[in-house]
Amino acid sequence: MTIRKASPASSLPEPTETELEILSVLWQLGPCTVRHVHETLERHGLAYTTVLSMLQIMYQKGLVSRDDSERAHVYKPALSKHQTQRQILGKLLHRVFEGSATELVMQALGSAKPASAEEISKIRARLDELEAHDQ
Amino acid sequence: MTIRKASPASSLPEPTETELEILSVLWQLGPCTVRHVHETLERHGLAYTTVLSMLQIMYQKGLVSRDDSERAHVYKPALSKHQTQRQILGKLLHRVFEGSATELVMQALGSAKPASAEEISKIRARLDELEAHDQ
DNA sequence: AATATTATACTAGATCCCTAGTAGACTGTA
DNA sequence: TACAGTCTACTAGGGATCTAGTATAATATT
Repeated sequence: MTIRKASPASSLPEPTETELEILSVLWQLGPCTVRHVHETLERHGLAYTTVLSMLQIMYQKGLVSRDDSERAHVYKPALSKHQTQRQILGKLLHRVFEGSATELVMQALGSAKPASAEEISKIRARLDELEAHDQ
Repeated sequence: MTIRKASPASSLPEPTETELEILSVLWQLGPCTVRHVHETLERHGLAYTTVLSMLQIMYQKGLVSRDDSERAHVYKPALSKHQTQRQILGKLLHRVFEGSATELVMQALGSAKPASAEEISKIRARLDELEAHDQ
């Protein structure tokens, strides 16, 4: 039996691509058995045992916790979706944008066709908050 | 390893971590020989032949082009820094934020304590532009 | 009780990333 | 010319990721 230390969010490894797909299911459905994850996954054709193996690996890494009091273990994410998004964004910030969040934001706004008027307002509101806090 | 021919930007693979470090040197110095890259790289202790191998791999992938008219080949990035940042951000957008640029921006502004008043202004200006273009 | 189903653990292989060494070709110099 | 230095190409191996099969134990069904 592997001993699982409580891992602070800061020391968790960044989820890989497939791990992210599995986490998405977990965020969407809440705590899940392997079977439940397998049936819900976007990508079909993945064998049941593949999903099982992934979740075992993710458990070892601390990306998910699990309840094994029942025969079918129940997995749940260690970090929320927002926390994970932040973690990934934070790494990206340093790796690709040399720590400049402004540059990151500018590129995001430049590349994307996204923002409806409404969403732009949301972003403005956030900027207002930042300024208010900053003084 | 699949050999790639010269590819349009849209089909270039995302640079890996080490590849990004090497690209950074190339963006900073302009076209470089292997030796030049090796001497400039942040991470020293890397063998000369390691940098050589990386550049050869990157050439095969199409991440860099090269001039081999001289004995010491001269490498240069296939994409600009901005283009690469956008490419990476675009992939991240879909993988981690389900395509919502707004959500990405909000998280970026929330996590990092970035913005000086001046930088916030820059972001606001961008938002203005977006709105202007939108109608 | 005997059998079929379902779950986990363990193992293994394919591929990619990173690292670096060796061999051989070319260049410059004593 | 011989030798030392530099450059590329090729080869190789360790580690991580992803995939999935096999063995085995637990549960359900007939």
